[in-house]
Amino acid sequence: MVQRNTDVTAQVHGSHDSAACTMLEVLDRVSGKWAIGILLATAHGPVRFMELERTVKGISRRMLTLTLRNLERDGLLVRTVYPTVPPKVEYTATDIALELYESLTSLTSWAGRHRAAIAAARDAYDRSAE
Amino acid sequence: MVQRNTDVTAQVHGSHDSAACTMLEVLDRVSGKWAIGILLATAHGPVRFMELERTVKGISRRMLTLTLRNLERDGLLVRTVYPTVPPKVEYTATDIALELYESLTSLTSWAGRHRAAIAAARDAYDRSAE
DNA sequence: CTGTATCCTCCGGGATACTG
DNA sequence: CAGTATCCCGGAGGATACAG
Repeated sequence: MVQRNTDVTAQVHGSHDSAACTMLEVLDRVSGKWAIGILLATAHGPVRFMELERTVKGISRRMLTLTLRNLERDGLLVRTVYPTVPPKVEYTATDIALELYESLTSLTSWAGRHRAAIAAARDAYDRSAE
Repeated sequence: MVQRNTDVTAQVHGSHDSAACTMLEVLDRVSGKWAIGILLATAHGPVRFMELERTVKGISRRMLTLTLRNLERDGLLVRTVYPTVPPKVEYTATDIALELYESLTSLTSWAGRHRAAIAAARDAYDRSAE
């Protein structure tokens, strides 16, 4: 992360804009390199730890655990342990997480509409500066 | 950002989920500690450099410049220089940026609906772990 | 007023090895 | 299988000084 700071809210508290405040609450929840990937992977039913490790390509075991813990802490995921041997653990998206996923589609639509324009703007900018 | 990585897209290309891909394009655009604050500050008309420095509380001159450059590069802001002395520079949100702002409201609505639940989940989680 | 140039700190996140 | 424990590095971002 985003070297994602964790105090993003401060600035907006400062600017006294409540819309910005809530907006950044979301970002704090969704930021980090892996949160969204995991949210998506769990969007269609319970998933086991190993499945996530395979599905979310490139993630390390450490970051998988850490991100899962954070999502669980925020109530976006539920962790279910089956006391068998070998152990089996499932992660299930909560309703809140599913709603979040819905809301994110508004952003994907924005990206879809403007991705070409943005790429063009970027190219133009980069070319004008050599 | 967040230590916001810049290669978030890779993971989702990996998982072959186009929704995730576009989703992360947006996050890359909006992530970082200051992008949203600046976007909001420019949402209601052209703003000068100094105004931004005052409005976006806590931002350093360096990060203000860097974030402005990135937003300009992506075509979200237009930079207008008035060759006066002392110099005057205005930053204006483009239509694309304004549309983005609209889309973000879906997320603020989500945060508004669930902020209490999330805070509660977090408290419960933290208490259960001492 | 609007920046640029440097230096430095902090922490997200990868690699690797170990455990119940 | 599902984690923890360490060590380490790169880069986001703050502080400060200088410049057109």
